[in-house]
Amino acid sequence: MPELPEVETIKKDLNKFVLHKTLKQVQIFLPRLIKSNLSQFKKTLHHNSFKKIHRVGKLLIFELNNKPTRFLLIHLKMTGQLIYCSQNILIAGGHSEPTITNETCKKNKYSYVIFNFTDASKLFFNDMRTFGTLKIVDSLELNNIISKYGIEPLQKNFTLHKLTQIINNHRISIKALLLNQNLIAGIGNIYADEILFNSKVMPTKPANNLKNAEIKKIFQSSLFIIKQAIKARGTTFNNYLDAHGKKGSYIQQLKVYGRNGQKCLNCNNKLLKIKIAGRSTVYCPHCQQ
DNA sequence: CTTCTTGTTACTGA
DNA sequence: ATCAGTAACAAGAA
Repeated sequence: MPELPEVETIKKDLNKFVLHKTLKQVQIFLPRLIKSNLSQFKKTLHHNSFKKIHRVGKLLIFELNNKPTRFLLIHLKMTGQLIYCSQNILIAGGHSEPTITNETCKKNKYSYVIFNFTDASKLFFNDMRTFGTLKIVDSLELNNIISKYGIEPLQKNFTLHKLTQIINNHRISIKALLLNQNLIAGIGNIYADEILFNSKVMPTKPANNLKNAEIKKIFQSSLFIIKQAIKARGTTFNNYLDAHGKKGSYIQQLKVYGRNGQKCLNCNNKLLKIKIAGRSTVYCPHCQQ
């Protein structure tokens, strides 16, 4: 479940590896994942390269090196992975060392798109559940898409004032609000639960009933949890892998997500699970009021 | 076999 | 028109 910290980790890594590498061939094994015209998609990428990779919410934006500028948009949805594999390295002097084989660094049954670069390195798009999407857009369409996203934790527009406005203007539960990408971009089910536990706020509480002190705590917790998660290179609960094919370690710091029925790490009471906005929600009935 | 998992969207009903 | 809640999508785990 790649959320903001996971997508941010992938973005930062790929910006180190794949910029300005010429694409030799893009192999597509499941065309329905491509949400723009398939031949246009291939044609635009052929001999092209990535100038810079950006992120908005959970969406990855690969700025391409062509005129007029176009963008490859990749959404990982639930089980999408982007794994970069450099070519085998031949050691100077004529003898080649055995290459360290990374299990994740080869095509598997879920490798539905493979970006092959001219230097023999590859970028794999793997997706077990095939919910992920790839498309190419121009800057007009990109702006259209970006404009629908809400404010972003870690960006300048994420202020206590702005968050208070949003929270006061909605009657939905605070959990549903945190999950709504049109209001706040990048938070998914894992971090919504973790942020609300850290804030000591009951997830079912209607947003517009929250007191200023609670809103302030949610503001601070959002920044704290997301920064910590990025430091840990994300949470690998099931499928998430970073661009090296490695797991994120934030699972060790999870306080509530996935801990239904276990003891609250703060008060030893049993954590409960309910459903909000169709999503499982784990919380501590004692700590979160 | 059933139930559960989640990001996003389309749909439903108030 | 607005808003909120939910089914659906896919495919695997338990």
